[in-house]
Formats: sequence, structure tokens, C-alpha cells
Amino acid sequence: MKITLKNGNVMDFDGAVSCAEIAKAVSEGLAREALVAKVNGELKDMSFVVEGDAEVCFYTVKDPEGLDVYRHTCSHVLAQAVKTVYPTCKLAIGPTIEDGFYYDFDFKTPISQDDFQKIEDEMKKIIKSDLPISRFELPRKEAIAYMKDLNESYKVELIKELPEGAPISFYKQGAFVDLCRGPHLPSTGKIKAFKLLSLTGAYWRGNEKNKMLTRIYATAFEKKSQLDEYVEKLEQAKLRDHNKLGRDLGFFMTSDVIGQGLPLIMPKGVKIMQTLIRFVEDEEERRGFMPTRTPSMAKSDLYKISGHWDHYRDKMFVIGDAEAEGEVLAMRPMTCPFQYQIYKNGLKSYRDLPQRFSETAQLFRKEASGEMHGLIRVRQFTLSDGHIICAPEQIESEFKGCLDLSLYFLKCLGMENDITYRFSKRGKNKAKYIDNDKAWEETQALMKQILDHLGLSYVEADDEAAFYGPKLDIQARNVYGKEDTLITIQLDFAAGHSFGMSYIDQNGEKQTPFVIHRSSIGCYERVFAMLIEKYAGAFPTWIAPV
RNA sequence: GCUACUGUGGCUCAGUCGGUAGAGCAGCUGAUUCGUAAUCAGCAGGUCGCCGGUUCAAGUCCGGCCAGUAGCUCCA
Repeated sequence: MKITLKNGNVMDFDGAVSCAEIAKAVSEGLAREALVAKVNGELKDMSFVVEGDAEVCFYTVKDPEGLDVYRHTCSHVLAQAVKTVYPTCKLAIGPTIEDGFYYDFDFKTPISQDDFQKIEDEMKKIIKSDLPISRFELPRKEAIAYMKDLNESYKVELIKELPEGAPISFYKQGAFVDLCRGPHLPSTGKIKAFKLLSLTGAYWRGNEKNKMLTRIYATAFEKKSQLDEYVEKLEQAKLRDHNKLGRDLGFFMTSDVIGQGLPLIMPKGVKIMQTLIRFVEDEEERRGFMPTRTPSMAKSDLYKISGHWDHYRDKMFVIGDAEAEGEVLAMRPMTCPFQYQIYKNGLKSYRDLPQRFSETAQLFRKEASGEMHGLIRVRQFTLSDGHIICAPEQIESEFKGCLDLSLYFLKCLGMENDITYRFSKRGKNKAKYIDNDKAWEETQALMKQILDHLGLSYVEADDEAAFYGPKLDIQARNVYGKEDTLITIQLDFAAGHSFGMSYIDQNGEKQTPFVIHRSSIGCYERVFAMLIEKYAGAFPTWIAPV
């Protein structure tokens, strides 16, 4: 049978051979270095036996595929070590992630980072023993019984949800067996450099209704020097962290008695934010936006029309008691419904459209207590918000105008190359969104069409839309590589109808306009944070048009 | 909200088995006058996050709360 290698060479074998044997036939070096093989497009263990003609290529720890398998095996070593030290704990899942891997455990008694040394020592023993790793499959019934015997209830749950007919594979190293699709390294001794990084909580299957498990984050590299470099990189990132640097430089502070998510911007910080805000407002005006100044709170009546009362109430600061005072006000989480009132003040002709409103506003959102972070996630924030009320045929050009404006600001800030686009759509849980299937489908299709016309490369994300429409998020990464949204452009298909907005078209007929909800800067505090990190606190003379 | 951790002078941190606070840097004063960040001497500076409990005695033990960090969930 013929084996075609990556370089095009074809090798002949008599009958079935394992990937390891093929590698050995190529060279001793490859046999030593290869960690995993791709056979006809599928990643396989080195022990996988090829039974017919096939295309085979090998990966070492220097390849992304190899490094991924290397880290995944390391997560099994972690699991084995934890099971050895804490035999009563249960295993959940242990995938690789960017820059490392994690494993989720359900411990009988909580552990702390002080226990890391013990676990790392045990991992070193497992690696030193160079345990061979072997794969085996079991039929569903036996697989479930097997994991039940081991009291691994999470694994039982996982097996039960595997599709009918899918192979149920296990990997065994020494006395330790774990349910896993694989592939894995040939033996534990291949791992050279690893480190446990942090200990956190994580819900089983990412659902907050489920039990909170204990997650150990870790990473592994080919060489100790690369590991040290990575740890050093993390240390360096900490020095640029806006939450440290911004406080050190006197840009902002927080106070126990003021509250979570309510940073105080200090004089030096205000100067920078103020310069930025003035620049943005001037540019908006230049591009035909009309400024408004609307209240920071309104009666619940307004939010009932907009849908916030039904879809967003748990995120709002509600003031007053309806029964005692007969009136309930709420701090605004968005400016939308306020500006619509201004549009509605007077009859509009098609000649008036598009109407572009802008406002630098303070918004208030009751974020859950654990979600606040420096200037990135706060309960009161400032944004240059705005709405474009237009005729349907104007949507595309207006959308493009919004994007142009946003990109202009980012360019002035030197961030034009730092951003990514995210097209956020409605998800399966329809209860979270305004109920109108047809409008959702149409609006999402329209938005996709606009994005494609613009030639944007974007990631599509389900179940991340605003409750009233799909959105384009313009995101940037913080110093740790975590993405956050800086600017959004949303299509609000329902606002025209729900607020009774209208205009008279050329035929003298009453029409419902379309609404684009957009921000020039989605959150000045967050942009400020990103700038502190980007420029390590040493701001260039960027607050000048380019 | 959930899990884990943290909270001592402006900053970085000590504080052992409970015996009512300590260092370095910064600051101030003086000396020195050039020391590749940080020369020498002296001085000053603390409701030990807050509230309560145990105790003869709490920074230290226990409970509650507040705030911060990592992550989960959520999100601009």
C-alpha cells in the first residue's frame, strides 16, 4: 500500500503500519520528534494503524497542531496528578486554549494555589515515569458503566450526550484513564516544560445554573526557556495594565464608600477624556449630526415602549416605589428612546431624512457585582451615542457613514490596526429578544449584505445581538489579549413602529423610518483604558486630526 | 450573582503561638555637590477596609458587610 507524505514522496509498505513505524521509515529524527500524525486529513495518535493507501503528515511540538496535542496531553497529566493527590475529586473537562490549557475538577474540599506545588511535583513524577499512552474504545453501555464505576458522573453525562454511533474513546496512562477524543502524545515523558498558572471557578458546561467547579489554568511549552519567556510576558503585561498604571499615574481611583464600578476620574484623566470628547463631538457635527441633551432618567412608561422594561430591567437602576409614590423612574441604560422623542417633535418630510442625532451621554447599567473591572467594565459610563433616522433606501449609505466615522476616530488614536469586527446576531433563546421573526431575519440579512458590500472581514456571533436588533461590534484587545467592544453600530428595526415615528414620503403618504443606533466611542472610560495600555501611559500627541 | 484569593503609613511589603505596630522607597529638615535608578544623617507619617463577636488582651481567632484581583456567567 502507498503512503503519500507531505512533501509528495510516496512510500510503499506491505500491509498495515502504524504512524510511528511510518515516521521511523522516513527518518530516526522524525520518529523521535513526531508527536501526532494527520492521516487523510484527520489527526491521529502515532500508534494509529494505517490500513490502506493514505496521505500522512507528521507534526512536532513546533507546529500548532503538535503543540496543541502536547498541551492537551499535559492536561491529562494534570488530571492524573490531581486524582493521585485528591482521589475523591471528580473530573470534568480539560481542553486546550490559546497559550495553554485548563482542567475542571469537582473537589470534595476546596484547594488553593498553595496546593499547586504538590500537584506540580506529582506531575513531574508522572512525566519522569514516561508512561506510555494508549487508546481504547468501548461501546456506549460499557463506557457508561465503566465511568459510573469510577464515580465520574460528569464523564457519564458527557458520554450520554455523544451522538449515536460516535466512537467512545478512552486514553490510559499508567493506572489513569480519561474519556477523550484524542489524539495524544505517545507517552507522558515527552512533556518538558509546564506550569500551573491560576485557580478559578467555572460553571459546569458554562451554565450559571450548574455547579461551580474548580478550574486550574496551566500552560506547557517545548522548552523551559519558552515557558520563562511566556511568564515574563505576562509580568510585562501587568506593568501596562490600565488598572494599575491608570491609578499610579493619577488618572482615576475608586473608593470603598462610593461603590463598585463607579471609578472617579481625576484631573489628569479628565484632561485626556475631555480632549477626546471635544474632538469627537466636533467631528460628529462636521458630519451632519445634530447634538441633543436628554435626561439621564425617565419614567418607566418610556422603557415600556422601548422594550427595556421587559428585556433589560434587571440591568437598570430603578428609583422610587410605584405603590408608595405612584411613579417609578429609572436611570437610562441607553439613549435611544430619549432621542426618538425629539424626532417625534413635529412632522417630518422625506426631505428631512436622514436625521442624525448625537449625544455624549452618561449611561447607567446595573452590572452584576463580579463583572466590574477598572475602567473597562463600570456601572456608569460615558459614550458618544447617536441615532440616525432614515428612509429604508438610505440605510446602506448611512451605515457606511457610521463605520467611516468610527474608523476615522480609531485612526486618530493610532488603533486602526488593533481592531476586529464582530457581527452579533440573535440566538436560539428567542425570549431574550424582541419577538418578530420576520424582521430579525430580514434585518440580519440586510446587515450581512451591507458588511459584505463593505468588504469587511468579520466574525459572526450567534446570541450576542442587542435585544432590539443585530449589531456590528468593533473590538480591540487589552494588554492580556482579551477582546472588548469599543464601538457598535446596530440596526434597530422595531423602534420606528414601537415609538410611532413617521415621515411623509414623496407621494404624500405616511411612512415608518428605519433607525440606526450607533456610537462614535462606545465607552470613553474603556477607550481610555485601552489607550493607557497601548501607550503605557505615555500619550503621544494623538489628539489631533490625521 | 458564583468560585478562589487579597485589603497594614503615599508606594512595595514584614508582623511568627492573640500581648495594643515595623522595614525599604517616597516626603520633610540638614549635610554633601555630582552619586550612571536610589550620596549621608535626622525627622515626621498608621481609625492595621468597615461593623460586630470571642478574650484580661485581636492587625492576628470567629461572623457579617464593603472594596479590589483572577476566572465563570453577562456585556459598552
